[in-house]
Amino acid sequence: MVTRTETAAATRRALLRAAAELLDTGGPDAVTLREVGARAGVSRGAPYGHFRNKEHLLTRLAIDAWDALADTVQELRNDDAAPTARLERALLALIDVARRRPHRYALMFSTPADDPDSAAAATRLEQQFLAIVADVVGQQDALRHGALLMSSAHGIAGLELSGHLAREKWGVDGEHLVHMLVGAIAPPAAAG
Amino acid sequence: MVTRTETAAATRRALLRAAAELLDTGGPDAVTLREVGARAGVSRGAPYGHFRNKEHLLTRLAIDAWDALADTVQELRNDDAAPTARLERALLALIDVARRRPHRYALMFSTPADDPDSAAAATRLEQQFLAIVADVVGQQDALRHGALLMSSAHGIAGLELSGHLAREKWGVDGEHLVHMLVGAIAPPAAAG
DNA sequence: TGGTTCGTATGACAGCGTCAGATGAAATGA
DNA sequence: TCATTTCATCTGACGCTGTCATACGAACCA
Repeated sequence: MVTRTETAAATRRALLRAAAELLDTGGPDAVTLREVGARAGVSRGAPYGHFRNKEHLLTRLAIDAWDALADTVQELRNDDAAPTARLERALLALIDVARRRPHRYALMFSTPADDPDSAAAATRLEQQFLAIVADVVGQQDALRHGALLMSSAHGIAGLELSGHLAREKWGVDGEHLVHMLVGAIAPPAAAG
Repeated sequence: MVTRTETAAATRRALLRAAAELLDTGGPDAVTLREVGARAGVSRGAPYGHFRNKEHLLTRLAIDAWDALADTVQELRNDDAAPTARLERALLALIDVARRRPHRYALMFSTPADDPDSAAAATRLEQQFLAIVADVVGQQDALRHGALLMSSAHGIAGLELSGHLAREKWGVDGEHLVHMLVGAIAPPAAAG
């Protein structure tokens, strides 16, 4: 038997899946509620039964992306590689999202950070990340170094995304930069 | 006497100025060709006589922003402060744009980098910046360290912009991070 | 002075987000 | 079992948007 709430939940999932697919393949302009509804098998007005408006639907998408990345980084903590290598992998995980799902990555950081659920998801990722940072620079300096490392990785991702970090121009790529960064910070904890 | 080309050039300038104003004060959604035209004293169709479409108008806006930032960094080269201090100021100049004109900053890095004029303006900034970097790490390492420094500054700007770098959360702000970054890279040119 | 150029104005169109009202089936209570 | 309520969904409608075809009129040129 299929209850009403079950089909409604399925519709909601279908809407989010369709929106994610449209965003990934066609960019933000391709995400129209009409097309999202069509791909989910419902009409253009149906999304309003599940999300206050289009922005809230996109915010939900961003939250899912934050959660997925937090899961990825959490799995890294079980990795028994050297702390610096693990840190590099965590930073590259962020950059990897930008490379594989550029539009979704952009959405993550363009969605309002004051949304409680969104902030919670971001905080979970930050905690996972900070634990990995602490294994390299110590608990004392984890926060400030974590802030710097996350900023830098985000910047690398952003410049790669916008095409301003072309390898043939700078002679380096994201992996290079992450390695330089961790190398510059890791052993002789830099002066602040 | 006012020639036809003169009034046309004035209209073009007015259109760009109106668009910049709308972008800065109301964000990208506030920039509609109808309102841009109205503020420039022309109709909604007039912009199409000066720009192929809305995207090209915005690209022009981005180019102007790149140029202005390049000018700012160029002036820094006449500064006779210590090389590391000058480098920090150059990085903070980028972050300052993000703080004072967040929407215009976002536009700079969302505009297609394959536009020739846009790429040229970005390259000019990069050259100015690289000269300042070279004074700190030497000509040899300027390119790779320049890439890392620019990425990091861009990331700091981006995270501040999206609210993910709140001071009360991380205990540091942009100035802190820039100082840490330059300190970590400057004297003992980090291993690559 | 006559014809040409071209910046601008206007009407029209499709597509968009959004809402009000209608519809009909599931859920509920007697 | 039947009447009532609930609620996910559909449909029509609205104003707004970017864009184009067309028309106008003043500056330009011969």
